[in-house]
Amino acid sequence: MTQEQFARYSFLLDRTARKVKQYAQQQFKSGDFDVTVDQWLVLKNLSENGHLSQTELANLVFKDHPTLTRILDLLCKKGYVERVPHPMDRRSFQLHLTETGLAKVSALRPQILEIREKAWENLSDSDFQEFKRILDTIYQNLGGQELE
Amino acid sequence: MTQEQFARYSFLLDRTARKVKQYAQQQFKSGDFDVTVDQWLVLKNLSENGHLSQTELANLVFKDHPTLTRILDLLCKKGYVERVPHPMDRRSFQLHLTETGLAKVSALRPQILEIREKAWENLSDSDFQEFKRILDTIYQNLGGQELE
DNA sequence: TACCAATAATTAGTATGACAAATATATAAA
DNA sequence: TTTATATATTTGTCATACTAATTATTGGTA
Repeated sequence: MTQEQFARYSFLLDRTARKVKQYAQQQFKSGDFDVTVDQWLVLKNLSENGHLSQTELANLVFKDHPTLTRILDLLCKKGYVERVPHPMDRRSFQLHLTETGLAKVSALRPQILEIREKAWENLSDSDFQEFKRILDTIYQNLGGQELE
Repeated sequence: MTQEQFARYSFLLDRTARKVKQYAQQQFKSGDFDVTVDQWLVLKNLSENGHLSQTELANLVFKDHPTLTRILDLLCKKGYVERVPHPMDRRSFQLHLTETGLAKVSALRPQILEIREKAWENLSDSDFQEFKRILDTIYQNLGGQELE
């Protein structure tokens, strides 16, 4: 395999990642989910972890701080999330879902799992293991930190 | 494997694609390449295909038309690309690289191949085949067209 | 010819992503 | 205590993505 052919991994990766996000976003839209794909990622992580600061949440979802600030602005405006002042540290906030936010997560979770399945048709569990291994290797090659 | 674990493919994919682009962009910047990663993709495809229209180019690089319009605006402003009116169809342009653009592609191509190699450390040719197979399957599952 | 649908490109609006810089607050060091 | 440094978050800027709408032009057809 030539170096040229091989270097297409970056193109294929980018193209597929965009397609996956685009597909999900279209389904979100046609189902009137009222959140974007990235907003959902934030909501989901908040529902699974209580009282995170923005920095902690940013590390969980691998988004940088400015991006997360803006996503949270939107989620607060929609009434799904609240920024509660941290009792000991006036620089930071504790994030938590509102009642509406909790209800939204419960309502959307099963529907979104279903949407996510579509991409994996014709692929197996062992394909997933391979896929994860390769993606994680690339991520670490480029200086990313391991997950847990 | 639970449905939940499996659905993380979208998270891993997005995270890795962003890391790959970010890494390349940092190298581009430290090397004073004067183009972004996406602008490079456009220049590269123009150098390999003469006299494309914007629609044809958009299909090659899998970007939508508004995005491509803006990338071309920047590349024209930088003097690497020119929009030449199509002789038979006044709606469209034929795109071509300027002398400067051609020189830029020649200068950058080998350096960029080198940058791209970093991600693939510890991975093999057969990993690449697996990776490509899985990415292409996902892409087609979500309604994307096959390549050639 | 006149009309109508399709096509090429652009514009507008919103969201995300990367990076740099600014602000406020906390903590450690002199 | 004063100063310096570090941390949490926000703001600003530019580039990319997606959608919808707009403009100009083409081609087919009544």
